[in-house]
Amino acid sequence: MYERDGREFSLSSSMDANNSSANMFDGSYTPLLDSPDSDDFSNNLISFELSDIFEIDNWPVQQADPTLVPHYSNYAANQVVNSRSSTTYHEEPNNNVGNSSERREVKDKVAFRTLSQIEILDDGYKWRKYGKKMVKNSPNPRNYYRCSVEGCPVKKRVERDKEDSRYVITTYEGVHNHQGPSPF
DNA sequence: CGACTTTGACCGGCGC
DNA sequence: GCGCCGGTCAAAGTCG
Repeated sequence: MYERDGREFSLSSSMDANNSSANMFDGSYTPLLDSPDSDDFSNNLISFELSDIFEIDNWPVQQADPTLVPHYSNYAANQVVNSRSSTTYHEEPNNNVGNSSERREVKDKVAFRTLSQIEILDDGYKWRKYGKKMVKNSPNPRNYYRCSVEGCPVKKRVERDKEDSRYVITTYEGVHNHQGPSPF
């Protein structure tokens, strides 16, 4: 669903096959997010939502970026109602090794909300859970996942919407440094 | 037996 | 400086 530097996030329709009413993802979709110079894009946190309007507290809202919406809306079975570009996310080059030039100092971060009964949406990558936390002001725990591929820096955070637990909020962080396993 | 999950401990950033 | 909070670690448990 999200491609950069030749790598892509993709989402598939592996929701509960026996419960078609829960199936948001009507087929797989791997769009080209074709932004020739994608720097301003990559430096942004992009959050968007599926199937309903919602507000994320503490996420500064700028103008929706209309150039992004079509890409996501192609993927979503329901329409994308809103799209936002938001704060730049910087990562400290926090390893002591002087050779930090290989590390990205700015991470790509993409968050979206889906109406889903299940929390583990199969996006084609293998994830290993490494943490779970209760977060303040939410009755729902937040789950932390890392890409299982060795050396891949991508992380993912999954939690249910505090206000409407029918929704799952998924946040991806980073860019896969490998070709994703094709789930199809 | 290896890969993964669970879960409490630990750590660092931040506000007071 | 201290305590809160979000994020990560890692040992133990579970599963295939």
